[in-house]
Amino acid sequence: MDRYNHRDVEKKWQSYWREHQSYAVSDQQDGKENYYQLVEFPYPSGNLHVGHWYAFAVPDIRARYLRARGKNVLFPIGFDAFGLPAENAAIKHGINPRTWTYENMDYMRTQIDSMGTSFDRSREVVTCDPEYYRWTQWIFLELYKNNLVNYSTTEANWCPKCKTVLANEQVIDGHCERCDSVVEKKQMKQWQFRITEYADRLIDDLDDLDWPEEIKASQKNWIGRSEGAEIDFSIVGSERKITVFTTRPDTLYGVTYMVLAPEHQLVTELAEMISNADAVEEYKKVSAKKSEIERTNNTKEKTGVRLEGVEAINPISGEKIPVFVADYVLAGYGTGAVMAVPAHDERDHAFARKYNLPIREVIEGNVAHADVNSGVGRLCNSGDCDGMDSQAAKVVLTEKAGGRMTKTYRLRDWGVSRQRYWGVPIPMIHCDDPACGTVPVPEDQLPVVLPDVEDYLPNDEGQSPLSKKEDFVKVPCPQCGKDAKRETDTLDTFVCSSWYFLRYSDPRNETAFASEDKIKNWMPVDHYSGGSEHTTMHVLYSRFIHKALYDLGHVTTPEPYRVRMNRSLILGPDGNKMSKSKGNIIDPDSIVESLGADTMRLYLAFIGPFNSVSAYPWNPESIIGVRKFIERVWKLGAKVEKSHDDTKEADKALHACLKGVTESIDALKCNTGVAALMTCVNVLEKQQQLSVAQYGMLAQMMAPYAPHIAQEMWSEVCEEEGVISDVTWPALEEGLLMEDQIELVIQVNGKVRDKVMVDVGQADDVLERIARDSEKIKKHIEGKEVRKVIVIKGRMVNIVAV
RNA sequence: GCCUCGGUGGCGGAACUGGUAGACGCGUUGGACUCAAAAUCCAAUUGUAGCAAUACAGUGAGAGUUCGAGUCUCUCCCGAGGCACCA
Repeated sequence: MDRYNHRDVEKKWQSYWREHQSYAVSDQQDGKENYYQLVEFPYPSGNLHVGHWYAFAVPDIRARYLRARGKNVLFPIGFDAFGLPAENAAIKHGINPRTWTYENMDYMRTQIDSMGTSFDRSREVVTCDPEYYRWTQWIFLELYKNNLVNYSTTEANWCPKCKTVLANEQVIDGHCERCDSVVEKKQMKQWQFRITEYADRLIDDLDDLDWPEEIKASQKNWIGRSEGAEIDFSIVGSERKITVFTTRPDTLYGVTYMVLAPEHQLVTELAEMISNADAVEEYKKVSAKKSEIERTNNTKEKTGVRLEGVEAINPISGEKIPVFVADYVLAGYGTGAVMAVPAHDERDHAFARKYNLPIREVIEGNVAHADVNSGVGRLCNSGDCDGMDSQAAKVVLTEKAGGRMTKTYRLRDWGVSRQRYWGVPIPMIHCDDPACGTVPVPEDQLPVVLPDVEDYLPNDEGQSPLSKKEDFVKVPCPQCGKDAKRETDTLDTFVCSSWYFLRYSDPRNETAFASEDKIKNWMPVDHYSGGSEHTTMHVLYSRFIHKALYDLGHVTTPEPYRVRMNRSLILGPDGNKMSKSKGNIIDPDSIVESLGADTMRLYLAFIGPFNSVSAYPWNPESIIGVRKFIERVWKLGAKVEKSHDDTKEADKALHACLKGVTESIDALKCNTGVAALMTCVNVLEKQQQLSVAQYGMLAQMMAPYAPHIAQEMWSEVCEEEGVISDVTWPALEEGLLMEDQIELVIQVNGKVRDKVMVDVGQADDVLERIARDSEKIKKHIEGKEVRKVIVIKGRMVNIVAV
């Protein structure tokens, strides 16, 4: 038999599968249960890297396996095709982003084919196709009509040199990624999705999901719910009040001053009362400047300025207390104002020491520390609440102070406006007539098609390049018919990827983003794997969109993903993350060329559990070992004899392997499945001959991992019919795994002292007799008193002797 | 600081509901084949001592529960990830 030629074999079967559309999935198949296995769709960067391979190949193993186990498996792929790199290429090299993107996708499709994945390519979705983004726009309008979209002035990252708005990921340590100038904040009118409306449900509904704790915890941290109270403090000589948020209303008696964030409205509103207005203005300026860089990585030195002439009243004690501005209080969190309790809060403590403010202990023995949420202890110096339990006091004192229990979140509303060209046009129209204002594009005018432009640079005000395209901007108002202007911002690409998994269920639907039938048929996703970097953004955003669609009756479940897991990471051979600058990139194409796609797949499966938090360094020697294994499997083909009867030893090895492979793929620990295959092959190699059935069974078990060689073994060596991944998975014959004899482990005081072969199924007292009769054991229990004997059926005897 | 997940040979990793720690692979060492090398095959490979049988130690550290702990409980150390002047 010839040396295994992966180049010919892989090409041959890839074109066979393509021509026969072997992996197209129908919505229903008789007697088969539907299963939806999802992987994150790639950005069409132009090249598939090892990370993509890992992300696609291992779930493909699972998809193929599940198909063989009789499931009707939806395993789709597409492209997350809008986004910055295309636009950067356009600006830098003058290439049309559309051309760039579509050419990249063409090339990446051939790369994906070279992996031997079983993706259903007929269901491909591409987010920059108008047929797709028409529905992205439709979803935007649905949210808008149902009061889930805001249009308001918010801060954007602004690079004064590039004159452009930057996404958060383009801001590196407060500097512009491209030109390194210091990034400023610019106030712009922008669109936001009201994800904060869903904050509680996004946390609480996690309880019902069977997800790894780590992912749930990340989402909860990101949302950052904090329970406490809002309390109003009146101001001496003013109608206005300072409202604070606190998690520790039980410490109200310990409030000795108050702090407003420099950006707080009251600082301006109380201007006429403030006698040191100049100093306050100066402080505001200084902190605004340092907000971007210093505030994040500064020392914890607290600064602030007292508002001279302003005094607040502690609602519980009636005491008059001073008010400060200080930038250790953030405008964007809570109410932007705090009641300071220096005795029980580290930051307030530091500030009070610096400015000589009174520190009054109100919780016994509970000194200032950051863990303000713990709140255990008893009250003191708190009037008639002395001795009260901290937890109980929270409710009592909040009520007494006229406050209300409330919750605050770290999560902000989701700003979806991007002042960019290569994205989904936001389907809104601005009419000058105040009676109209912002008007949604009527549904029958969707999609708002992204026009071609000549110039991809934003204008000097930082508006999208679309704003320069007059025939795009100018449009009659859908309400009054007068001249109006189109919105020129485009949508954050996370909006596009927040619903793509729904489109896979019904990808060519022209009357809805997907029909209710199809959604019901496939959703929720049974298994979703992806990168941990998407835990807080993409996964959270898509859960929100899905919940909103659920509330509006467009989808049938409140959650989109039954199981979500994060895949592990493949590092470069040097143990670092693969990167051009480190020169440690492994190019999958050249591995496919030299060792074959099957080798690559098997290697990635073998490297370690798919869903662990670990990162695995690429080992060039180890992958050659995997290739050798493939050669050995192929060589076994020479032992196949048509007339040969199945031998017991080979069958036993095959069924032990079947058990191992089955269990390992079920748990997505494909590494132990590969180990089982190797163990099996080690035994098969010792056989003189193998039957067709035996080699065929090996081919079937190889098929999820290494579909090409498996198909070749199946079709060419065994001369069997059909696509191997569709052939029913072999049934386990437990009987074959039964042994006549077992190795009985004999312990004395928990230490292994002897091992003897004994017939299976013997009674406990017989096993104990055998143990006591062992010469080695006798030596160990000689002269000792046997206190107890534990017999574990069919496994071991432990003699306790003192 | 808070939350989550981890820590097992030279390396990646196995070990089911507590029951032989180190499966499988890589690497290393020795051997066969060869004029030689590559490839292939065979054998060994947790450490210490011993020719060996074997003995002792051993899953980050320490305690505990148990006949028996990598696995369960507690305390601590280290690493990774998420959040963080968040009131």
